[in-house]
Amino acid sequence: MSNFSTISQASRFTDVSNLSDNAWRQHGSLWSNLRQVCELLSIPAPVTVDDEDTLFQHVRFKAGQRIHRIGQAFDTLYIVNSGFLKTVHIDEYGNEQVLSFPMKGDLLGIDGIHKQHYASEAIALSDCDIILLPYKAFTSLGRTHVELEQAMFSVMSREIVREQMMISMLSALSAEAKVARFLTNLGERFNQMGYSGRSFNLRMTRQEIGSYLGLTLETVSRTLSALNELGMISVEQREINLLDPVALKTLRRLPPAKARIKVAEKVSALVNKNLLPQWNGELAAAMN
Amino acid sequence: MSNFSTISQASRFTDVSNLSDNAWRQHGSLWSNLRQVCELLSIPAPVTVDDEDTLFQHVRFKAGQRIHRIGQAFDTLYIVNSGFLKTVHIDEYGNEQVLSFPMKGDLLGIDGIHKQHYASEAIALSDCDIILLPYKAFTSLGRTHVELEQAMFSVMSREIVREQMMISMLSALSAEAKVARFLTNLGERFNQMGYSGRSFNLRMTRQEIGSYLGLTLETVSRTLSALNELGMISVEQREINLLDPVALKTLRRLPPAKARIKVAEKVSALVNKNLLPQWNGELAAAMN
DNA sequence: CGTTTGATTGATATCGCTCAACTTTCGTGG
DNA sequence: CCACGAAAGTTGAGCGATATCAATCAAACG
Repeated sequence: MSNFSTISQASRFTDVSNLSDNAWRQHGSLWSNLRQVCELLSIPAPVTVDDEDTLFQHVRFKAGQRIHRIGQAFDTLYIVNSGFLKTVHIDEYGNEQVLSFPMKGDLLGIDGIHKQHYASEAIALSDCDIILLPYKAFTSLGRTHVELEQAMFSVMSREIVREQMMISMLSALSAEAKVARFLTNLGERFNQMGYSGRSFNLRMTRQEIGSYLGLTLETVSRTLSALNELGMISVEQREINLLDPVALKTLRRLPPAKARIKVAEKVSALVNKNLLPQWNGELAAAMN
Repeated sequence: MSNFSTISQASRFTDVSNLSDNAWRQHGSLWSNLRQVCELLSIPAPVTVDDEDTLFQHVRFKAGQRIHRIGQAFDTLYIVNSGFLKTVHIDEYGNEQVLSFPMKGDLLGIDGIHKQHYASEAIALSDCDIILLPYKAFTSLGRTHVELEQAMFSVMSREIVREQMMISMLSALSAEAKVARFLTNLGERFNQMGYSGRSFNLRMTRQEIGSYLGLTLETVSRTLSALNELGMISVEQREINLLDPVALKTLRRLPPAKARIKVAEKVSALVNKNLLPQWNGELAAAMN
């Protein structure tokens, strides 16, 4: 912060005066250098770069604010430094389709490169701290730092792979499997961020989860209740505990409702006997 | 072809001796220059480039052959010059999930950049002519030709947008709408390639369409029959005619089976009276 | 507080899957 | 060229997973 006033104005990318109205609301005066940006994206930082050479501005968004809108002219990429968001697509009838739940380290706005207009909308689910990467400036940096360009390709490729996995999941899995995977994926991401991957709380509504997974909110709610009954997780509102991550990860589909009752009884029997710290996989095996 | 022998070996990317066994089978001796490659991808060609400076080799694949495999070390991108393919993902239980149906002008292998191993598998559905773009050489070209690097980002962004649309479609649409959109999308792509977008034949099985759309092959077959009954398309095996593209594009869901019979009767009445060259949209309106 | 938004749960409808029989097409070798 | 088998496609019957509609409950919030 002390070095803030020592930086020449010309060296800072993104003049705040270019920002859309929403972005104005609340912006701290934080700046990050290229090294910090690379670390956030978990890509190798160019060794050749002077830390104070190029700085990227942070902007704060409050829950509910939009980072960018569909159709808005594209000129900057965004990195999430803290907070939680959703990206959505609005179809021709105005229905909202959730595409992703970005969080720390994720890159936003890539879909705007192609047509030079954002193809999706990013909305803060909590207060967020976002780093602005003016696209032009960033790619010209890539030309002087080869590793950076490679990293950019790599990040975009990763996004493509992620979406491929999403497509597979949507078209092949049952509702239970979708919800179970959603939870374990979230857990893994929290882990990577240094938080607990077993115990966390959801930042999104059942409605948003359902949209993301191609299910109705009722089905999401029922499925969470069922996984709770089975002892694989515990849920209370948005508070989640993954009790049997192994079973969750390998779950394909729940046994039919009648059989499920038996399993649930077996579970509660175990609970009553105070056996049940971590009986991982037992259920998973019981239900192919 | 005549200029083939005049090109110094050093200027040609991709020594054939590096290719996997499958790629060996049948390769013509065609080469394309950068200008041709850019045209195929419909991106602006760098003005600064010498046409004979850099050449990219073509390789021919027979129907059924694999262009690349999952897990195989990544080192080259592929452009489809002619022919039809599918890309698939194999899940942990060996089930095949179709991800896309690449054709002329499409870029393959992008998903390999991230982990330096292909994340999907590309298989020829017909005899294909594929251009090899050795990744390293191609990106280093991008460094000397700025427009090329931009174009690469643009193509990857386009792919991300395409997958986003796919996700929306998979999680929001009914079976009928999926199939209807699949057909109109195919038609539009054939149009762009200069073929008829109304009359074409499918290069893939019902099974593959179903996998792509998250449906069973039976549902695909039944839906095609239903659209045929309604006069929106005509189908016979893999021969498709789009009779009412407008209705197809806006179709959300078919009316319930009983109501459908009435509509079908109405249609056949029209047919019998020999009214029905192009009654576009009438049905679309009849079924919200 | 009262109001609003989100979550849970139940009853019922229905879309798409599964299983199965049959037909058609196509490739291959006698 | 035909015969055969394999693969692809069609169609039907029945069922089950998920959506829809609706009522209630809990939490958030001014």
